[in-house]
This record gives sequence, structure tokens and C-alpha cells, in this order.
Amino acid sequence: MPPRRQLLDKKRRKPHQARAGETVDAILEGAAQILEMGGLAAFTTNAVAERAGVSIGTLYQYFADKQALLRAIAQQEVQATLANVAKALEGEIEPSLEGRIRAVVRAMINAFRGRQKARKAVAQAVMAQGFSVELLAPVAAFLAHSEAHAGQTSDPTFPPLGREQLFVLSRALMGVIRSAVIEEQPFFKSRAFEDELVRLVLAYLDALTAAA
Amino acid sequence: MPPRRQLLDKKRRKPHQARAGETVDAILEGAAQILEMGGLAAFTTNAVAERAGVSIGTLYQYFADKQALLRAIAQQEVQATLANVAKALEGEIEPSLEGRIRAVVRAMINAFRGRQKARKAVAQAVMAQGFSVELLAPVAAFLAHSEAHAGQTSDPTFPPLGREQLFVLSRALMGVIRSAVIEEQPFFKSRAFEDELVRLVLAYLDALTAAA
Amino acid sequence: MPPRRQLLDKKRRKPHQARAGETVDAILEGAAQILEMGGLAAFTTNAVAERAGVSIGTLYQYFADKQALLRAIAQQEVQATLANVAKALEGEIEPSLEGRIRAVVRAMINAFRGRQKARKAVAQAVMAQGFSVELLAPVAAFLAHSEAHAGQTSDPTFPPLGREQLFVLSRALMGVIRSAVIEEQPFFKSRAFEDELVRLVLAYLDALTAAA
Amino acid sequence: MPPRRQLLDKKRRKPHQARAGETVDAILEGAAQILEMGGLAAFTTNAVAERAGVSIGTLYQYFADKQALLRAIAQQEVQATLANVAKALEGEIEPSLEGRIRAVVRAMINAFRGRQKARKAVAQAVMAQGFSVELLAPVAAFLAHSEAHAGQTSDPTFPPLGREQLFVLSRALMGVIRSAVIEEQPFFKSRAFEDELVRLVLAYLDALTAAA
DNA sequence: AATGAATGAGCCTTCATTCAT
DNA sequence: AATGAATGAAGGCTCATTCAT
Repeated sequence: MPPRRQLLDKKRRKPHQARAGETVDAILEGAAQILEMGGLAAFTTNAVAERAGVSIGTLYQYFADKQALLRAIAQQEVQATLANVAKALEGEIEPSLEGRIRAVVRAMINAFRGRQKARKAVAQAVMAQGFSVELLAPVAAFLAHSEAHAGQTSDPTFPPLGREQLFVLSRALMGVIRSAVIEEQPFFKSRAFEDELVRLVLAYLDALTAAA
Repeated sequence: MPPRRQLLDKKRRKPHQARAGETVDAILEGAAQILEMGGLAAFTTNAVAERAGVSIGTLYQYFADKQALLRAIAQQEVQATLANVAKALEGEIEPSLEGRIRAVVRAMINAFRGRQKARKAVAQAVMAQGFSVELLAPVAAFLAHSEAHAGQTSDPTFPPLGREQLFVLSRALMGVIRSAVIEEQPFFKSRAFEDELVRLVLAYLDALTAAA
Repeated sequence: MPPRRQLLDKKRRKPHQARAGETVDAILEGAAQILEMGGLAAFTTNAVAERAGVSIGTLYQYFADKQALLRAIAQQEVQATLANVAKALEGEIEPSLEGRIRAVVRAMINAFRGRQKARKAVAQAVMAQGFSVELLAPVAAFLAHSEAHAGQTSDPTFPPLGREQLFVLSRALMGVIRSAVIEEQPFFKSRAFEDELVRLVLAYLDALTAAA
Repeated sequence: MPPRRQLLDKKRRKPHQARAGETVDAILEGAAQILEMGGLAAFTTNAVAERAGVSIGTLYQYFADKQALLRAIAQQEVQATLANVAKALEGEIEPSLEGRIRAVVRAMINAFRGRQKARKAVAQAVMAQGFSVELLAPVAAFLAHSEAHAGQTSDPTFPPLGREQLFVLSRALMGVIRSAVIEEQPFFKSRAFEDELVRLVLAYLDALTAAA
């Protein structure tokens, strides 16, 4: 029996004896849901607050402004994706280069399965702000790291990636996945699609190796 | 009997004729300028009308709403880019596969040189609407066409691209360029960047050939 | 029979074929009324717009922001007061110093009769912004001008007022009237009150003369 | 049994006693600081509470609302100013009328412990509420009292001031100082300014005497 | 007594769109 | 066809105030 607020008729709900952390989580979750449902256009602070079941004032107690909220979600999403990728890599027994690349590709594709529209919106919003560089930094770092490990295996090694090469590789990969999500391609989750992505990465790395 | 707007004919008719055409062009030009100067944030219908030197009412006589205006600009840009690519291809003497790929890549990069900010804004806005599919269709078609021609040369031929392969190739290329534009990468117009793009496309096509 | 505004029931009225000038006047009038009724606290842009019978959008078409509106009213009020004073002086046949001072005092008192609360609010608001100096400048100029004329009469002349002296004289006069308005003193319109104000000004001027 | 707030007793009791008194003082001090630093715009209840080092809830335990807090500050300041004036008068060896007037003027100028901005803010805020009457009452009373004492000296005496005369004298004095504070006049603390104020009061009193 | 998370009414402002002229 | 004054829904954000702990 929730002690406060009994007339649920009109406005707020959620009795919440929520600790601050819980409140923040609720807001983040609400924001993601709004993004998922209506895209960036529906992403208004009032809508987020309502969906999160908190007052607009509470939202602003935790996020300085709309952008800060957006940034937080983006951060969270990138983190989650990276964690996904990392986990996929660890679990991978097969140490072949192709095996590891496939693991990364698969993890990235799967990362987009949950909330496609939300991620789409986040991607757009974040890019629109110019945070893309910082946010994608971890991705680039990860790829670089992954590449560094390559030398420890029996795989054909390849020279360290230059600035432009890292950029091309990471953006090509993300660009294709991004497009597939945004265009809602039917083959998004197909094995054929995954194969082509792996082929793309592998081919590029091979070409680099050959050139060196 | 299409009463308004052929605007894609590009050719300006006699100045005392086709008042409408001129007005539309003025609006489109004004819109592009606004976009270029202030980005999406400054892109208000009133601002565009003022810049174009027409009343807001007139603007709405030719464009149903803001989105329609945005779509028209996007259309125009894509069209122009394709024309650029085609011209580059035609003028290319060297018939090697790499030579043609480089021509295409260069044409696409150059297409973004004029009004980078405008293109960035258009890209973001249009993607947010989900029109990417239609807009990118001509690009994909063009690449398919280009590939079809490849067989007619003395180059090592490669099998016709499958749906996923065409998708991966085109989106990878566009995705990298798009990212470079949006992130305003300093190396955008460098030779090194161009080289990597060519390498990416070439490597993927080689891999496909090898697999066949 | 006021021609405008017929359905007072709910929201908007006024079919308005209003010229821009009329609209501005309506807004200014509405603003004065709001100020008169509820003071600065009630002075919200929405309230003003509603009272003026225009949409909030229209208000912002003519005034950049709330402050601009406030400044406009203040300007108008000061102007009106000065006009009042000037007219009173002109009409004054008796050219004695005391006679002229009394005319000024009376004009100032009368200026505050119409919309006491509005003027009170305007005074406060304007002071809060720091425009007081510029706005009161005409008053000071007027006093200086009045003083300049003194030499042309048979009155005992007095030396030109210094900066501090002009300040003390004008603010003392305005301060007393202002207080009377704000405190809603019953004797505000009495002859006795007027007499004391005249005495104050006269005494100060005399003292200055004696000191010189 | 008044449970809260005697705060005007000024005397701080034993530090381990009277917790409430200390809290109230802290709030009042915090409020004054906020006012001084950021003016009325920065004067939010939350800001005051934070500055005072208490929670917002505690603030509301001692002050019914924001206005009450403002009133308390004003009260306190007026009280302090009067005390200042009284002390100045007592300490004044020279018993001449001009000497005593100067002491009063100086005390009023120096009031508010040098916190001009806070004083300005308080003046504006309090006036906006219409509390001016009550707040100025002690000032008027003091002046009346002071005048009453005048007769006991060897100064040229003057007749007791009438209602309008007392009003004019006190408001003229306060009005000038108030304006100087609000307009942030550079000569506020100058000797020349003080001289003119003294002259104003003296001249008016002289005129009254002469008329009697 | 004190705390501070939560509330939400309401403020200022923008801008896409309409329509009488 | 063109104009542009007018509209008003909607958005971001603030801050005085409450109340369960």
C-alpha cells in the first residue's frame, strides 16, 4: 500500500521510495523508451519525465539540460555495446583472426537488436552534437587493442593501423550496421549479412598487410 | 500536366518565363545557404523565406511543409553528386578498375566539398526522417550500374554483387564519407584518405572475386 | 460603444484588421493594464498578450522580449509625464520662480493620478533594470532647462546646479511623490502637500543661491 | 509562548543554547550575502539555504515563505540603520542642528554595512510588496523624535512638523539616498553628496521656521 | 529539528503554419 | 501569385514549497 499519492486518476503514478540512483535509472530508462518509440522528435524533457514517472523538476535535478540527458544515454549505450563486444571476444575460443572479427561483428549487430530505434536516435542526436568523436573513441581503441592482440596468434599479422585506416575501418563497419538499422533491412540478422561484414573487414586488413 | 516544379531539369529557362521555377530555385538556394551558415538549428521556414527574398506565404505555395523542403534539397544534392560521379567516370581515360573506383570515390568526396555544413545538416535531418532509403537508392543503383560495366573491360571481372554485398559495399563507402563530413575530419580531402577508401572498395571486390 | 472585442467568453477575440501600429498600441495598453491591476508580479508575457487581445506570438513579433516591452512602457510613461510638465509650464502665465516650480510640481503629481499602480510598477521595474539614469535624463534636462530660464526673469537667480545638486533636487522631488503614490497617502492630491513640495524646492534653491 | 524567532534581540546567547537563533542568523546572513553577490535575481530560497549551510527544509521551518525572509532582512537592516543613527547622534559632541543632521545623514548613507547591492535588492523587493509603509514607520518616528529633541538645544527652534511636512522631509531624504543606491551613483559616498543632503534638510527646516 | 528528494505550476520563448488582403 | 500579420501549440527550464524519513 503506497503511502503517498492515492488518486491515480490524472497525472503521476509510481509510489517510488526511490533512492537517487534509482531515480536516475528510471529517467534513463524512460528516455530510452521514448527514443525507442518516437525517435528524436518525441524526445522532449516533459515526455521523458512522464514516461520515467518522475516530475519534470526531478529530471532537472539530475540532468542539467536536455543535451546532458542525451549524452548520458549515448554514453550508456556505447558502454553497453563495448561490454557486449568484449564479452563476445572473451568467450571466443577460436583464436583465429577471422573468428575474432566475426565475434566483434556479431556483438555489434546484436547490440543493435534490442532497441533499434533508440540507438538510431541516439546515434543521430549524438552525431548532431559533435560528440561522436569522443564517444567513438572507445570503439576505435577497442579495435586497436584487438589488432594489437593479433600479433600474438598464428594469424597473418598486419601493420599497426594509421589514423586514416583506423577511421575507415571503424566507420565502414559502423556505417553499414547503422544503415541496416536505420533502413530496417530485412537481412539485418541474417548470416549472409554477417558474412559480408566479416569479409569486408578481413579483406581490408589483408590488403593492408599485403601493402606493407 | 505537372503544374509546379520540374526543378530537377536544372536548366534555367528564359528569365521572363517560368516565374515559379525561379522562385523555387531561390528558395532552394536560400535554404542551402541557411543550412550552410547556421546548420539545422538555424533552418527555420521563416529564415529560409527571408534569405530567399520571398514571403513565408510564398514558400508554402511551393513546399507543403518544412520536410518537403528538406527532402527537395536532399534530392537535389544526391542528384548533383551522382551527376558528378557520372561525369568523373565518363571523363576517365584510364579504364582500370582501380582507376574507375578512384574516380568514383573522388567524385563523392568532392561532392561534399562545396557546402559541407549544409550537407551535414541535410544528412542528419533526412536520416532522422527515414528517407535515406529512397535517397540512397540512386547511389546503390549507380554502383550496380558501374559494376555491370566492369565486366566489359579487361579488368579481372567479378561475379555480380548480391543484395547484401551491394548493400555492404555502398553503405561502407557512404558511411565512411558521411562520418568524415559530420565529424569534420581534417584529413577529409587528403590523398591518404582517398587511398584508403579505394583500398577498401578494391579489397572487398577482390575478396568477392576470390571467393567465386 | 467600443468597437473591438465581442465574445468575451473564452479565449481569443478581436477579428483584427489591425494595422501593426494598432497592434503595438493594444499590447502597450494591455501591458499597462496588467501592471495597473497586479503589479510586476502579474506582468507575464502571456497575461499581457491575453489582455491585449493578441496571441503571444504576435506580442513577440513586436517586442524582442519581456524587458523590451517593459522599456517601451517606461519610455512612454516618462514621455507622457514630461509632456504634461511642459504643457503645464507653457500655460503658466505667472513667470515667478515659485509659480513655475508650482506648475512643475502640480504637473508631476497629476501625472501620477491616472494609473498609480501601473506607474508604481513601471518605476520599480525600470529601476530594477538600471534604465533609470537614461529615463530620468529628460527629467533632469527639463529641470536644468527650467533653471536656465530663471535668469530671464526678475526672480532671484541662482548658480547653475552641479551634478550632485541636480541629482539631489530631482530625486528628492520624485522620491516624495513616488512615496506618496506607493504608500497611497490620503493627502496626495491636497493643496497642503503641494505647498510643502514647492517649499522644499524653493528652500533648496534659495540655500544654493545664498551659498554662492 | 512565542516558539520561533526573537531574532531582533540581536544579542547572541550562549553558543550551546538557542540553536534556533543561530540558524536564523545564518539564514539571514546567507540571504544578505546572496543579495549582495547576485542581486534579486540570484535570491532563490534554495540558494539562500545552501549559502547559509542549512537545508531548504530548515529554512522553511523559520520563514513561512520567501517574502517573510525578505521582510526579515529589511526589518533587520532598518533596525540596524536606526541603531546606527541613534549611536551617531549620541556620540555627537557638537550639538548644533547642522551637526546632528549631518550625523543622521551620514549614518543613513553608511547603513547596510556597506552592502550596497543587497540594500538595493532589498529596497526593490520590499517596495514591490508594499511593505514600505511599515518599514519606513520607524524612520519617520525617529525623525520626529529627533526633531522633538531639537527644541532642547540652543539651536534656533522650529515649530513641530505637520503630517505632510514630516512626510516630505523624510521621504525626500530617503528618496535621494534610495535613488543613489539603486542607480549606483559614483558620488554616493562622497563628501559633496553628503553636503547637499544636509543642505536640503537644513534649508527645508529653515523655511519652515521662517514661515512660522 | 533537520533533511533534501520530489513536485508541478507556470514562465519565457520559438516557429511551423494559416488566411485575409 | 504573393504577402506578412497573426496564431497558438509546444518546448525547455526554474524555483517556491512540501513531506516522508
